[in-house]
Amino acid sequence: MIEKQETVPECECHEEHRELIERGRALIPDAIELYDLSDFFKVLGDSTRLGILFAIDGAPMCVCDIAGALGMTKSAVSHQLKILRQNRLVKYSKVGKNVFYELSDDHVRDVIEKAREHIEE
Amino acid sequence: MIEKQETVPECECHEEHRELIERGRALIPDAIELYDLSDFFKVLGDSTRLGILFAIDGAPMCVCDIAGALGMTKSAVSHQLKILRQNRLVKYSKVGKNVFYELSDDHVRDVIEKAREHIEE
DNA sequence: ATAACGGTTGAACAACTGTTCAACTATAAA
DNA sequence: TTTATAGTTGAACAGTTGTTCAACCGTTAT
Repeated sequence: MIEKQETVPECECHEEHRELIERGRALIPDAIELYDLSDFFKVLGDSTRLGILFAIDGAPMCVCDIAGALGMTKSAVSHQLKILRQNRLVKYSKVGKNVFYELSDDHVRDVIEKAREHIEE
Repeated sequence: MIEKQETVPECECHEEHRELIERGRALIPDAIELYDLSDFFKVLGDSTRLGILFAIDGAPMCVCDIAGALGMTKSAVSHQLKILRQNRLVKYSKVGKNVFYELSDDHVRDVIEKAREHIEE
């Protein structure tokens, strides 16, 4: 979406709408920020990844433990951890054979909490 | 995910991890809430839908105007509005031939704003 | 009644996503 | 060195998603 095009495919709405459309367009962030934002929400939009984030909220956990807590395979969890890593929602540290994951940011907790409040309105 | 199974596929991690796993599992919301939450984020995880939400933040807009502001077809916008409607992120009111959409909830604005803060850390 | 416009809808299609499986690396113990 | 465990990875598969296209419904104007 968001192909900047001067020839807007407009309806025959009254001419006064012209101003409304401009106001609406002005409120939309630029494409880059919009994509960053939707990418962030996309990462949170999966129950497995959310489950991981909740699980490691108490204390850092290794992949095997996370898999155990979620009842999933290590492979599936590792794939999702990679996505969480790439989007900087989690950070990790190696200890021997284990890799411990934890939340990388308090903001993430905040967003999830806000959303949770919204859900149970 | 989240098939409650008593026989957890555990690793050979030290026995002390048993407690860690239980703590992690206890922090994970039940399946229903987890799915509701991820569904909510899934809806926000699309740049078109985010664009719509930003556009109508200033004032209610009809489908045609939203399409104009985003540079997309009415059909594409209508399809996304349906999803926003079904998830109660927007509400609408008919005026003549037009259907005006607006944000249904201040919580939504809050969540997006929190996420926006996170993005530009 | 008929035409025109705003809006919705369903089918179709390509693009994307999440889990599984098997193979692989790395660290640690024997 | 050999073996076992923790973790990662890529290919493959099914399931999902977003846009397009064409047809449709409702309201308004002619």
